Amino acid sequence: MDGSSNQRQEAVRAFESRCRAEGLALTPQRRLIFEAVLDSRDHPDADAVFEAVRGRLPGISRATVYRVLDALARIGVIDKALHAGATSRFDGNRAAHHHLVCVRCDLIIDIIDERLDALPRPDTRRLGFLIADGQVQFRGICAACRKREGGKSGGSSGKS
Amino acid sequence: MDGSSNQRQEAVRAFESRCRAEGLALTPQRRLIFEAVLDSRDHPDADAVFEAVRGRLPGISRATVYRVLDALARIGVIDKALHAGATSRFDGNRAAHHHLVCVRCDLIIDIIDERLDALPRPDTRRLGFLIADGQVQFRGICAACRKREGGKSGGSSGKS
DNA sequence: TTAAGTGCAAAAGCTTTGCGGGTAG
DNA sequence: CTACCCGCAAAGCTTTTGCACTTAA
Repeated sequence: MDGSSNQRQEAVRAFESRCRAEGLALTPQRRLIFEAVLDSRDHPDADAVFEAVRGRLPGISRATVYRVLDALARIGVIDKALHAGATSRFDGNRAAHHHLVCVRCDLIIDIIDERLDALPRPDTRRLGFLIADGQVQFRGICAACRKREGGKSGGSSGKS
Repeated sequence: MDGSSNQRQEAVRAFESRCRAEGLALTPQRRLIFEAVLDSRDHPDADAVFEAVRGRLPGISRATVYRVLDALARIGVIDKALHAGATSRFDGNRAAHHHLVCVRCDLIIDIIDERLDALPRPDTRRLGFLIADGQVQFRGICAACRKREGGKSGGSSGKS
Protein backbone atom coordinates (compact mmCIF):
# COMPACT_ATOMS: atom_id res chain seq x y z
CA MET A 1 0.00 0.00 0.00
CA ASP A 2 3.05 2.24 -0.08
CA GLY A 3 3.96 2.11 -3.73
CA SER A 4 0.42 2.77 -4.79
CA SER A 5 0.19 5.56 -2.26
CA ASN A 6 3.24 7.12 -3.84
CA GLN A 7 1.66 6.75 -7.24
CA ARG A 8 -1.38 8.52 -5.99
CA GLN A 9 0.65 11.38 -4.60
CA GLU A 10 2.37 11.72 -7.89
CA ALA A 11 -0.93 11.79 -9.73
CA VAL A 12 -2.16 14.54 -7.43
CA ARG A 13 1.03 16.48 -8.00
CA ALA A 14 0.63 16.11 -11.77
CA PHE A 15 -2.93 17.35 -11.46
CA GLU A 16 -1.80 20.42 -9.57
CA SER A 17 0.96 21.40 -11.94
CA ARG A 18 -1.26 20.80 -14.93
CA CYS A 19 -3.90 23.10 -13.48
CA ARG A 20 -1.31 25.79 -12.87
CA ALA A 21 0.02 25.39 -16.38
CA GLU A 22 -3.47 25.84 -17.78
CA GLY A 23 -4.39 28.69 -15.47
CA LEU A 24 -7.07 26.74 -13.59
CA ALA A 25 -7.53 27.70 -9.97
CA LEU A 26 -6.94 24.93 -7.44
CA THR A 27 -10.28 24.92 -5.70
CA PRO A 28 -11.39 22.36 -3.13
CA GLN A 29 -14.07 21.21 -5.56
CA ARG A 30 -11.55 20.45 -8.28
CA ARG A 31 -9.27 18.61 -5.90
CA LEU A 32 -12.03 16.45 -4.53
CA ILE A 33 -13.52 15.65 -7.88
CA PHE A 34 -10.15 14.72 -9.28
CA GLU A 35 -9.43 12.48 -6.31
CA ALA A 36 -12.83 10.85 -6.55
CA VAL A 37 -12.15 9.82 -10.14
CA LEU A 38 -8.63 8.77 -9.27
CA ASP A 39 -9.79 6.55 -6.45
CA SER A 40 -12.72 4.88 -8.14
CA ARG A 41 -12.07 1.43 -9.48
CA ASP A 42 -14.98 1.47 -11.86
CA HIS A 43 -15.48 4.17 -14.47
CA PRO A 44 -17.94 6.50 -12.85
CA ASP A 45 -20.33 8.79 -14.67
CA ALA A 46 -20.93 12.35 -13.55
CA ASP A 47 -23.64 11.35 -11.14
CA ALA A 48 -21.49 8.73 -9.44
CA VAL A 49 -18.75 11.29 -8.98
CA PHE A 50 -21.30 13.71 -7.61
CA GLU A 51 -22.42 11.17 -5.03
CA ALA A 52 -18.85 10.34 -4.08
CA VAL A 53 -17.84 13.96 -3.59
CA ARG A 54 -21.02 14.92 -1.85
CA GLY A 55 -19.97 13.04 1.28
CA ARG A 56 -17.00 15.30 1.80
CA LEU A 57 -18.46 18.52 0.46
CA PRO A 58 -22.19 18.48 1.11
CA GLY A 59 -22.95 21.76 -0.58
CA ILE A 60 -21.51 20.87 -3.98
CA SER A 61 -23.80 21.07 -7.00
CA ARG A 62 -24.13 18.80 -10.01
CA ALA A 63 -23.36 21.65 -12.35
CA THR A 64 -19.94 22.02 -10.77
CA VAL A 65 -19.26 18.33 -11.14
CA TYR A 66 -20.09 18.46 -14.84
CA ARG A 67 -18.01 21.58 -15.39
CA VAL A 68 -15.02 20.28 -13.50
CA LEU A 69 -15.03 16.84 -15.12
CA ASP A 70 -15.13 18.49 -18.48
CA ALA A 71 -12.27 20.81 -17.59
CA LEU A 72 -10.13 18.00 -16.19
CA ALA A 73 -10.68 15.91 -19.28
CA ARG A 74 -9.77 18.85 -21.48
CA ILE A 75 -6.46 19.43 -19.76
CA GLY A 76 -5.80 15.72 -19.84
CA VAL A 77 -5.55 14.74 -16.19
CA ILE A 78 -8.48 12.34 -16.56
CA ASP A 79 -9.86 10.54 -19.60
CA LYS A 80 -13.32 10.10 -20.94
CA ALA A 81 -13.81 6.36 -21.21
CA LEU A 82 -15.05 4.89 -24.47
CA HIS A 83 -18.31 3.10 -23.86
CA ALA A 84 -21.61 2.25 -25.45
CA GLY A 85 -23.82 3.95 -22.91
CA ALA A 86 -26.82 6.21 -23.14
CA THR A 87 -26.34 8.36 -26.21
CA SER A 88 -25.62 5.48 -28.51
CA ARG A 89 -24.10 5.38 -31.92
CA PHE A 90 -24.42 2.42 -34.20
CA ASP A 91 -22.24 0.45 -36.51
CA GLY A 92 -23.47 -1.84 -39.24
CA ASN A 93 -20.02 -2.93 -40.31
CA ARG A 94 -19.83 -6.68 -39.75
CA ALA A 95 -16.22 -7.11 -40.80
CA ALA A 96 -13.39 -6.98 -38.29
CA HIS A 97 -12.33 -3.38 -38.06
CA HIS A 98 -10.92 -0.83 -35.68
CA HIS A 99 -11.56 2.78 -34.88
CA LEU A 100 -9.93 6.16 -34.74
CA VAL A 101 -11.78 8.25 -32.18
CA CYS A 102 -11.40 12.00 -31.94
CA VAL A 103 -11.29 13.06 -28.30
CA ARG A 104 -12.51 16.53 -29.20
CA CYS A 105 -15.52 15.97 -31.41
CA ASP A 106 -16.21 12.22 -31.08
CA LEU A 107 -15.74 11.56 -34.76
CA ILE A 108 -15.27 7.84 -35.36
CA ILE A 109 -13.34 6.61 -38.39
CA ASP A 110 -13.19 2.95 -39.36
CA ILE A 111 -9.80 1.52 -40.12
CA ILE A 112 -8.78 -1.84 -41.46
CA ASP A 113 -5.46 -3.24 -40.30
CA GLU A 114 -4.88 -6.95 -40.35
CA ARG A 115 -2.08 -6.67 -37.86
CA LEU A 116 -4.68 -5.73 -35.25
CA ASP A 117 -7.14 -8.51 -36.00
CA ALA A 118 -5.47 -11.29 -34.05
CA LEU A 119 -5.08 -9.75 -30.63
CA PRO A 120 -3.81 -11.86 -27.77
CA ARG A 121 -6.72 -12.45 -25.45
CA PRO A 122 -6.26 -11.92 -21.76
CA ASP A 123 -7.36 -14.68 -19.44
CA THR A 124 -10.74 -13.61 -18.11
CA ARG A 125 -11.83 -16.95 -16.72
CA ARG A 126 -11.28 -15.68 -13.23
CA LEU A 127 -13.60 -12.73 -13.83
CA GLY A 128 -16.30 -14.81 -15.44
CA PHE A 129 -16.21 -12.45 -18.39
CA LEU A 130 -16.90 -14.10 -21.73
CA ILE A 131 -15.10 -12.28 -24.53
CA ALA A 132 -16.93 -12.10 -27.86
CA ASP A 133 -14.53 -9.94 -29.82
CA GLY A 134 -11.82 -7.35 -29.51
CA GLN A 135 -11.38 -3.98 -31.13
CA VAL A 136 -8.67 -1.38 -31.02
CA GLN A 137 -9.56 2.25 -30.52
CA PHE A 138 -6.88 4.78 -31.29
CA ARG A 139 -7.64 8.04 -29.58
CA GLY A 140 -6.36 11.31 -30.90
CA ILE A 141 -7.39 14.43 -32.71
CA CYS A 142 -8.98 14.53 -36.13
CA ALA A 143 -7.93 16.79 -38.97
CA ALA A 144 -10.81 19.21 -38.52
CA CYS A 145 -10.20 19.67 -34.80
CA ARG A 146 -6.47 20.08 -35.31
CA LYS A 147 -7.14 22.83 -37.78
CA ARG A 148 -9.67 24.45 -35.50
CA GLU A 149 -7.29 24.39 -32.56
CA GLY A 150 -4.59 26.05 -34.60
CA GLY A 151 -1.76 23.57 -34.41
CA LYS A 152 -1.11 23.34 -30.66
CA SER A 153 -2.26 19.77 -30.29
CA GLY A 154 1.00 18.06 -29.47
CA GLY A 155 0.89 15.08 -27.14
CA SER A 156 2.56 16.65 -24.14
CA SER A 157 1.69 13.82 -21.79
CA GLY A 158 2.50 10.90 -24.07
CA LYS A 159 0.62 8.25 -22.23
CA SER A 160 1.04 5.23 -24.44
CA MET B 1 -19.57 -2.09 -56.97
CA ASP B 2 -20.57 -5.70 -57.48
CA GLY B 3 -18.70 -7.37 -54.69
CA SER B 4 -19.84 -4.82 -52.17
CA SER B 5 -23.36 -5.10 -53.46
CA ASN B 6 -23.18 -8.83 -52.86
CA GLN B 7 -21.89 -8.20 -49.39
CA ARG B 8 -24.78 -5.92 -48.73
CA GLN B 9 -27.26 -8.50 -49.93
CA GLU B 10 -25.70 -11.02 -47.66
CA ALA B 11 -25.90 -8.65 -44.71
CA VAL B 12 -29.58 -8.09 -45.42
CA ARG B 13 -30.12 -11.82 -45.62
CA ALA B 14 -28.36 -12.33 -42.31
CA PHE B 15 -30.56 -9.65 -40.78
CA GLU B 16 -33.67 -11.41 -41.99
CA SER B 17 -32.76 -14.84 -40.77
CA ARG B 18 -31.62 -13.46 -37.45
CA CYS B 19 -34.96 -11.73 -36.99
CA ARG B 20 -36.79 -14.92 -37.78
CA ALA B 21 -34.62 -16.85 -35.39
CA GLU B 22 -35.41 -14.38 -32.62
CA GLY B 23 -39.08 -14.10 -33.44
CA LEU B 24 -38.93 -10.48 -34.55
CA ALA B 25 -41.41 -9.51 -37.23
CA LEU B 26 -39.91 -8.19 -40.46
CA THR B 27 -41.54 -4.82 -40.63
CA PRO B 28 -40.70 -2.11 -43.17
CA GLN B 29 -39.45 0.06 -40.34
CA ARG B 30 -36.97 -2.56 -39.20
CA ARG B 31 -35.73 -3.16 -42.72
CA LEU B 32 -35.21 0.50 -43.43
CA ILE B 33 -33.54 1.24 -40.14
CA PHE B 34 -31.20 -1.69 -40.55
CA GLU B 35 -30.32 -0.61 -44.07
CA ALA B 36 -29.75 2.96 -42.96
CA VAL B 37 -27.18 1.85 -40.42
CA LEU B 38 -25.66 -0.57 -42.88
CA ASP B 39 -25.24 2.10 -45.51
CA SER B 40 -23.89 4.89 -43.35
CA ARG B 41 -20.16 5.37 -43.42
CA ASP B 42 -20.02 7.28 -40.17
CA HIS B 43 -21.42 5.91 -36.95
CA PRO B 44 -24.80 7.55 -36.69
CA ASP B 45 -26.69 8.20 -33.50
CA ALA B 46 -30.40 7.57 -33.19
CA ASP B 47 -31.32 10.98 -34.49
CA ALA B 48 -29.15 10.65 -37.59
CA VAL B 49 -30.79 7.32 -38.34
CA PHE B 50 -34.17 8.90 -37.82
CA GLU B 51 -33.38 11.61 -40.33
CA ALA B 52 -32.06 9.11 -42.83
CA VAL B 53 -35.10 6.85 -42.61
CA ARG B 54 -37.55 9.69 -42.56
CA GLY B 55 -36.95 10.38 -46.23
CA ARG B 56 -38.29 6.99 -47.25
CA LEU B 57 -40.90 6.55 -44.58
CA PRO B 58 -42.21 10.00 -43.66
CA GLY B 59 -44.54 8.85 -40.92
CA ILE B 60 -41.96 7.09 -38.80
CA SER B 61 -41.50 8.21 -35.23
CA ARG B 62 -38.38 8.65 -33.14
CA ALA B 63 -39.67 6.18 -30.60
CA THR B 64 -39.67 3.46 -33.22
CA VAL B 65 -36.13 4.28 -34.24
CA TYR B 66 -34.94 3.98 -30.66
CA ARG B 67 -36.81 0.74 -30.10
CA VAL B 68 -35.65 -0.84 -33.33
CA LEU B 69 -32.00 0.14 -32.91
CA ASP B 70 -32.05 -1.35 -29.47
CA ALA B 71 -33.62 -4.56 -30.72
CA LEU B 72 -31.18 -4.90 -33.60
CA ALA B 73 -28.23 -4.38 -31.29
CA ARG B 74 -29.59 -6.98 -28.90
CA ILE B 75 -29.89 -9.65 -31.57
CA GLY B 76 -26.45 -8.71 -32.82
CA VAL B 77 -27.07 -7.54 -36.38
CA ILE B 78 -25.66 -4.11 -35.58
CA ASP B 79 -23.23 -2.96 -32.90
CA LYS B 80 -23.21 -0.10 -30.50
CA ALA B 81 -20.02 1.80 -31.15
CA LEU B 82 -17.77 2.66 -28.24
CA HIS B 83 -17.31 6.38 -27.94
CA ALA B 84 -16.93 9.16 -25.39
CA GLY B 85 -20.07 11.13 -26.21
CA ALA B 86 -22.58 12.97 -24.08
CA THR B 87 -23.20 10.68 -21.12
CA SER B 88 -19.59 10.41 -20.20
CA ARG B 89 -17.77 8.12 -17.89
CA PHE B 90 -14.38 8.98 -16.55
CA ASP B 91 -11.14 7.21 -15.98
CA GLY B 92 -8.38 8.43 -13.69
CA ASN B 93 -6.05 5.59 -14.52
CA ARG B 94 -3.02 7.14 -16.16
CA ALA B 95 -1.17 3.89 -16.83
CA ALA B 96 -1.55 2.05 -20.11
CA HIS B 97 -4.47 -0.29 -19.72
CA HIS B 98 -7.24 -1.93 -21.65
CA HIS B 99 -10.89 -2.64 -21.11
CA LEU B 100 -13.40 -5.42 -20.94
CA VAL B 101 -16.77 -3.96 -21.88
CA CYS B 102 -20.04 -5.73 -21.19
CA VAL B 103 -22.38 -5.29 -24.12
CA ARG B 104 -25.39 -5.88 -21.88
CA CYS B 105 -24.86 -3.59 -18.92
CA ASP B 106 -21.93 -1.38 -20.00
CA LEU B 107 -19.75 -2.49 -17.15
CA ILE B 108 -16.12 -1.56 -17.83
CA ILE B 109 -13.31 -3.59 -16.28
CA ASP B 110 -9.68 -2.50 -16.49
CA ILE B 111 -7.17 -5.08 -17.57
CA ILE B 112 -3.43 -4.97 -17.72
CA ASP B 113 -1.76 -6.98 -20.44
CA GLU B 114 1.67 -5.98 -21.65
CA ARG B 115 1.21 -7.87 -24.87
CA LEU B 116 -1.38 -5.28 -25.86
CA ASP B 117 0.61 -2.19 -24.97
CA ALA B 118 2.72 -1.96 -28.11
CA LEU B 119 0.09 -1.99 -30.82
CA PRO B 120 1.15 -1.46 -34.40
CA ARG B 121 -0.12 1.95 -35.41
CA PRO B 122 -1.94 2.36 -38.68
CA ASP B 123 -0.77 5.07 -41.01
CA THR B 124 -3.16 7.96 -40.51
CA ARG B 125 -1.11 10.66 -42.20
CA ARG B 126 -3.47 10.62 -45.11
CA LEU B 127 -6.44 11.26 -42.85
CA GLY B 128 -4.71 14.02 -40.91
CA PHE B 129 -5.57 12.17 -37.73
CA LEU B 130 -3.01 12.52 -34.95
CA ILE B 131 -2.98 9.44 -32.76
CA ALA B 132 -2.34 10.03 -29.06
CA ASP B 133 -2.74 6.51 -27.74
CA GLY B 134 -4.35 3.18 -28.45
CA GLN B 135 -6.51 0.97 -26.31
CA VAL B 136 -8.02 -2.43 -26.77
CA GLN B 137 -11.63 -3.01 -25.85
CA PHE B 138 -12.75 -6.59 -25.55
CA ARG B 139 -16.48 -6.79 -25.84
CA GLY B 140 -18.43 -9.58 -24.29
CA ILE B 141 -20.71 -10.44 -21.43
CA CYS B 142 -19.85 -10.00 -17.78
CA ALA B 143 -20.39 -12.59 -15.07
CA ALA B 144 -23.49 -10.92 -13.65
CA CYS B 145 -25.21 -10.66 -17.03
CA ARG B 146 -24.32 -14.23 -17.93
CA LYS B 147 -25.89 -15.43 -14.75
CA ARG B 148 -28.94 -13.28 -15.28
CA GLU B 149 -29.40 -14.57 -18.80
CA GLY B 150 -29.20 -18.14 -17.63
CA GLY B 151 -26.26 -19.53 -19.51
CA LYS B 152 -27.35 -19.06 -23.14
CA SER B 153 -24.70 -16.50 -24.02
CA GLY B 154 -22.56 -18.43 -26.46
CA GLY B 155 -20.82 -16.48 -29.20
CA SER B 156 -22.89 -17.68 -32.12
CA SER B 157 -21.71 -15.07 -34.57
CA GLY B 158 -18.01 -15.21 -33.86
CA LYS B 159 -17.07 -11.97 -35.48
CA SER B 160 -13.38 -11.67 -34.60
C1' DT C 1 -56.89 -14.34 -35.87
C1' DT C 2 -53.67 -12.64 -32.54
C1' DA C 3 -49.59 -11.33 -30.63
C1' DA C 4 -46.25 -8.08 -31.77
C1' DG C 5 -45.13 -3.51 -33.58
C1' DT C 6 -45.93 1.35 -34.40
C1' DG C 7 -47.16 6.43 -33.68
C1' DC C 8 -48.30 9.87 -30.71
C1' DA C 9 -47.64 12.55 -26.84
C1' DA C 10 -46.25 12.95 -22.37
C1' DA C 11 -42.76 11.89 -18.92
C1' DA C 12 -38.29 11.07 -17.33
C1' DG C 13 -33.34 11.63 -17.33
C1' DC C 14 -29.20 13.79 -17.98
C1' DT C 15 -26.48 17.88 -19.20
C1' DT C 16 -25.86 22.75 -20.04
C1' DT C 17 -26.39 27.68 -19.16
C1' DG C 18 -27.25 32.44 -17.00
C1' DC C 19 -26.58 34.93 -13.07
C1' DG C 20 -25.35 36.85 -8.53
C1' DG C 21 -22.40 36.02 -4.75
C1' DG C 22 -17.91 33.93 -3.20
C1' DT C 23 -12.91 32.86 -3.46
C1' DA C 24 -8.13 31.74 -5.19
C1' DG C 25 -4.12 34.03 -6.63
C1' DC D 1 -8.10 43.67 -5.93
C1' DT D 2 -9.85 41.07 -9.95
C1' DA D 3 -10.87 37.50 -12.62
C1' DC D 4 -12.23 33.15 -12.17
C1' DC D 5 -15.29 29.84 -9.99
C1' DC D 6 -19.32 28.01 -7.56
C1' DG D 7 -24.27 27.13 -6.29
C1' DC D 8 -28.88 27.65 -7.65
C1' DA D 9 -32.52 27.13 -10.63
C1' DA D 10 -34.29 26.98 -15.06
C1' DA D 11 -33.88 25.58 -19.77
C1' DG D 12 -32.57 22.20 -23.34
C1' DC D 13 -31.84 17.72 -25.24
C1' DT D 14 -32.11 12.97 -25.77
C1' DT D 15 -34.31 8.78 -24.59
C1' DT D 16 -38.10 6.06 -22.57
C1' DT D 17 -42.90 4.78 -21.64
C1' DG D 18 -48.19 4.11 -21.77
C1' DC D 19 -51.88 3.46 -24.71
C1' DA D 20 -54.85 2.69 -28.69
C1' DC D 21 -54.53 1.42 -33.41
C1' DT D 22 -52.34 -1.27 -37.16
C1' DT D 23 -50.00 -5.07 -39.23
C1' DA D 24 -47.00 -9.26 -39.99
C1' DA D 25 -47.34 -14.12 -39.70
